[in-house]
Order: sequence, then C-alpha cells, then structure tokens
Amino acid sequence: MKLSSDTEQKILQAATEIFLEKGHDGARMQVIADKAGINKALLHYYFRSKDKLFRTVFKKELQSMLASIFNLISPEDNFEEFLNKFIYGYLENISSRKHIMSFILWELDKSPAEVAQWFIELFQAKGFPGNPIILRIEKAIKDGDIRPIDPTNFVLSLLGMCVFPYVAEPMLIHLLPGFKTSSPNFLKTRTKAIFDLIDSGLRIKE
Amino acid sequence: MKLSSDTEQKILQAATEIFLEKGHDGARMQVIADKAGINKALLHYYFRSKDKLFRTVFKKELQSMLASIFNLISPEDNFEEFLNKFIYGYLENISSRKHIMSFILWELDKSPAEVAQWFIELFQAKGFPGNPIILRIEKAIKDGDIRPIDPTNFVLSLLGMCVFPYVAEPMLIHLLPGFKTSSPNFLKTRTKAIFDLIDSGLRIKE
DNA sequence: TTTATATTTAACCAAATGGTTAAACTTCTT
DNA sequence: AAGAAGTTTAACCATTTGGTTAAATATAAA
Repeated sequence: MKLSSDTEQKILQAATEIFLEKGHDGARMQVIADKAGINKALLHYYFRSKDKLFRTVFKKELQSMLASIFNLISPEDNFEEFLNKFIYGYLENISSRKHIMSFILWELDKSPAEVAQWFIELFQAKGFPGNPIILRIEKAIKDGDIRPIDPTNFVLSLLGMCVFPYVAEPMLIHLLPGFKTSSPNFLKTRTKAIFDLIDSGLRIKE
Repeated sequence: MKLSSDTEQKILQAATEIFLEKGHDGARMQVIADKAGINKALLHYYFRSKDKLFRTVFKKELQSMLASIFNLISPEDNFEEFLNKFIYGYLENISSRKHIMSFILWELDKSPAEVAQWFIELFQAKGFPGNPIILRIEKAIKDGDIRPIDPTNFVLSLLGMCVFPYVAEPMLIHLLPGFKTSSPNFLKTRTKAIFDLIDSGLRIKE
C-alpha cells in the first residue's frame, strides 16, 4: 500500500469538517472530495456511499465526544476537585470543537437504529458498569459530600450549563450583549460561575 | 378571495412541521405540498421559492419562541415566584413543541444575515429597553434577594438547565436509564430540581 | 355577467447530486 | 520484471429536486 491510510485519513478529516458544518443533508460529496484534495471517484473507492461515509464520521465523533466526557472523571479526586476539573475540562473540550455538540444533537435526532448499538459498544469498550458520572454523584451523596439530590437531574443541570453556551451561541449573541464563548477568559469565568451555583446556589432569602 | 388565507395557513403549518422535523436541507417541497393537501404549483404560487417559505417559517418560529420566553416574566412577582413560574413555564413551552429548540439552534448556526434584524424587530415590537431576564436579575441583586452574581452567566445556567434535557434527549436516553421528558411528572420534578439547585446548590462542605 | 383571483392538472425543464465505469498511469511489493 | 493496489481523468447515468408553464376550472366580488 502506498499512501492509502494517509488518503483515508485525509478523506475522513475533510468529511468530518464538512459534515459538522453542513450536516448530513447539507454536505456534498464533491465538496468533501475537493477538501480532501482528491476526486469523487477515489472518494467512492474508499467509502462506497455518502451514507457509509457519514456513518463512519458520525460514529467516530459521537464516541470521541462521549469518551472525552468519561475521561474527565478521576475517581481519586474529592468531589469538589472532580467537579472543577470536569466543568473546566468539558468546556475546554467543546470549545476546541465548536460544532461538535450541535452536530451530534441534531443528527442524533434523525439517527439510524444502529446508534443504540454504538452506545453499548462504547460502554463495553470502556468496561463501565454504568454511567460513571451518576456513580460518582451517588458516591458523593453516600460519603456525605453533598445533600441527597437526584443524580439524574443533577447530570442534566451540570451538562446543560456546560453545553448550552456553545450550542446556543448563535442565538445568545443577539440576546446577551457582548457574549462570546471565544472571549479570552470565558472558560475560567464560566467554570467558576457553574461551580459556584452548584456549590451554594444564589442563596435566596439568606 | 376564496379560502386564500386558509390555504396560506395550511401551507405554513405543513411547512413548519416538515422544516422542524427535517431541517432546511432535508425538507422537500413536494412533501410540504402533500402535507398541506395541495400541489406544488400552488405552493410556489403562494411562496415563490423554498428559501422564501423557509425564511417565513423560521422567522415566525424564532419570534414565537423568544416571545414565549419574554411573556413568562411577570415583574410584579417576587424573585422566587418569578423563578418558579419562569422555569415551569419555559419547560412546558419547549415540551409542547419538541423540535423547536433543536431546529432553531441548528438553523440559526447557518442563518442568513437578516437574522440580526429579526431580533431587533422583536425587541422593538415588545418595547424592551434590554433583555428582560437580565433586568429582572439585576433588580433582584439590587433588592438583596440574591447575592451579586453575574447576570449573564446566570441566564446561561438557567436556560441551559431548562433547554438541555429536550435538545439532548436523543443522546440522554442512552446515558440516563429511564430518562424521558414525556414521563408524567417530569415537568414538576425537573422544575423543582432546577429551582432547588439555584436556591441552595448542593451545599458542599456543609 | 364580467372579471380577477384561486386552484388543479400535468407535462416539462435545467441543474444538482450521488454514484458508476473504463482506461491509463503510478507506486509499492514480491 | 510482474502483479497488485492506489490514483487520476473524464465522460457518463439515473434520479431527485426546485421551479415553471399553460390550459382548464372554480369561486368570489364588482
């Protein structure tokens, strides 16, 4: 084999960029081929169809995104450290791939049946007995680090606070003057804001 | 005019359903015509092009969604009441139109330049001097109802906690066993969870 | 009744798009 | 040197899709 694996990577990278930006329906095979620096014929030589290519990209992105979440959980940290690292790390992660969350959420809504299997594969590959974030929270409750809240609802809140600024940025710039996730200290201030809210709320009626 | 306005409504309703479900690129004019119970010729008779139709639908949905948020703010309520009503009302609102948030966020990312103008129009039409949520929070701080947090970050957290469960549902059902936004008491329990977190956090190290 | 608008039917069009094919050339491996 | 795989070129194809057109019909308002 000559540069085969290299070409395959170039295709996947180009396809990822285009799919993330335009979505499955908006993406064009010709554009992907151009971006990869090859021609359409070779594109089909490697990936037989648009759908095959899309699924490959989608699965990779989904699993990489989920893995990046799970890899942020260090069991040896105490809950406060875990929280801080998780928030900052997750924000940093989304920040580095601006379109990934919007893309995944949008396409997942229209997803093929296989998707369920991808999640199972991931959990098996990582050897997880269950959702590690939930488990970490349950431990914190058991240890008396936090009061006994519903772990599921807490995960919804935690992830929501992290993801929303990025996913909704095109709307928020019109609603919140000066808002920009790429501003120099957004990562730090946002991390602190989320942590503080979780830590002690707004202290209404203090 | 015979049933003209009626037909126009039928078209808009059909177009809204299809666009929200499939997105701009995934939607097909023929499908919209079929759903509206008319033929493609008449569809173009009313809305000259797919883009014109899409923009009409998109603008309507965007403004209705924003208006529904702003209408939830009752200035006479104290902050606690305001929060409770806002959270429950907003959840209820998204809940009644499952695809609206995903659709708006996805399409807004690829939006035409006119979008900025739509936001301005809305604010002018409502006669708002600024973002009413931000203003309400600033008042609460001034009144000493809550500690002096950053209003922008608080809005990010509040909206994020409300929106995320719906936008990310296709992912969450694979990560949180038994999760369903349509389960009978989700609205109530979610409202309480958000309010409690805002109210007093997790009380770490109490 | 006339007139303008609304609506249907059905054929039609051009462009875009996913995908194919075959021939030629290159590069690597054996 | 020979064979196999990688790559290019370029023409080609079927289908889909947004959009048009023209003629006929229906319906309301004048």
